[in-house]
Amino acid sequence: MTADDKGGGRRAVLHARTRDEILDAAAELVDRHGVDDLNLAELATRAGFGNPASLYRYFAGKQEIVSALAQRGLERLGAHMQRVPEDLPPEEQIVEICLAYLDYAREHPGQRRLLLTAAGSLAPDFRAATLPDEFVQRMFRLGWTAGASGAIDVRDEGDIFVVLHAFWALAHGMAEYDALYEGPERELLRDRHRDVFRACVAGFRGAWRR
Amino acid sequence: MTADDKGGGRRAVLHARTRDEILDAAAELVDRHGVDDLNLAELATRAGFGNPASLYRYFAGKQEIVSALAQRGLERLGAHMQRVPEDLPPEEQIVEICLAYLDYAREHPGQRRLLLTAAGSLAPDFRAATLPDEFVQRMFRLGWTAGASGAIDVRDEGDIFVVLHAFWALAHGMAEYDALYEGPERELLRDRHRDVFRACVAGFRGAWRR
DNA sequence: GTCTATAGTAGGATAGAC
DNA sequence: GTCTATCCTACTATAGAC
Repeated sequence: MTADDKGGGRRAVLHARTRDEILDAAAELVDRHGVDDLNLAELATRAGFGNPASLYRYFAGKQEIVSALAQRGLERLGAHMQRVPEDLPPEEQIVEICLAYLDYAREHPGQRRLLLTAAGSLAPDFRAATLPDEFVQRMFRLGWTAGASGAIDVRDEGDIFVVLHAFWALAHGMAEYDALYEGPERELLRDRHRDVFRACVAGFRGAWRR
Repeated sequence: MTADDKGGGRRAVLHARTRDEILDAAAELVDRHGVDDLNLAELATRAGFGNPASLYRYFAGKQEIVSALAQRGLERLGAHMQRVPEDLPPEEQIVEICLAYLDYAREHPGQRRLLLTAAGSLAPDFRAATLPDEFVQRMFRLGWTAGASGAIDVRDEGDIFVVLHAFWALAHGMAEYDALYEGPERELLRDRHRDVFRACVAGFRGAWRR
């Protein structure tokens, strides 16, 4: 067993826990100032270290911290979406899943860009490949079932992905926009967002293609 | 007449032209590397100066350059939207106006965030106030006319703004997403985006609110 | 009004003592 | 495994000669 053992030794467990705490601190900072202003000195302080040097025992550098954060963000967003009840009508589930993204984005404002371009941080070659798993699977189940169209009017598999990507883009656009508002004004927005997503879902139910 | 005369003297004209050339160069750089990586040394070179110091004769600093750029970007986007023919059916005009934003964003990838948060650079207090004038006016004319609903089903003035903001957010989300693709893949996307916007417009025609 | 030179600042990363 | 100290790089901005 070596010091960087990942196999489950007590040392490795502690190491992993510290890594997690660092990421917790990083998430807070990113949520407040955005990922571009993430600063290792501040991060070290917030994570309980006296200086930035210690971070390098846990991560190779800033880039690796950001990647890990993106990864974790995607997972947590997925968990958030899983909490949408499965017994709602399919159309409403789609709406609520999109709203779940908005809610997550509100809690973690600095992560919006990170989530959208997470593929970029995780593997620069797969820029477009980052739809969260949970989003894809749930939407798939909901929107269409084995050829028969479900909550959305699709023609073939190509259509499915158009709609999937469209909703992800729409949700992101709404989230980005939502972030420009603050305070009570913003609370009013949530119901309106629901209306907007309902309209979009409705729009995809008729014959929406040429 | 002083040296910083804005009244139209020959000297002032030259000054204004140089300012414009600097902004042209800045736009190119921002389009390529994004606004965060805009760098005054590179800008000075590209604008034909031997060093960054000269820029300070024309702008107070980097922040002022970015603000001017955002301002100009909004104007040009407006001009872009004006080119959408007025004799299309209202629904299609809305769709094409949104696509005009996507096209503009493709030509000027670095300006997306600048446009969305332009108010932020122009006047930090008005974060949410930046719908481009042309977008608002055109959409207003199109979507509804003096109480009678037009291409969109609205109930009152509140609804109008919901829809207005929604389309702006949707367009931005699509643009941001669009930017993740490159090459031939991206060319396919444009027609799909049209379909998506058509679906959204259609969605806002029925009873889309509770 | 453009230049050279440089001040000032910030932040990522590393060496080496303990 | 955490610390002090420091290097290095990049960049905005200013001073002052020409």
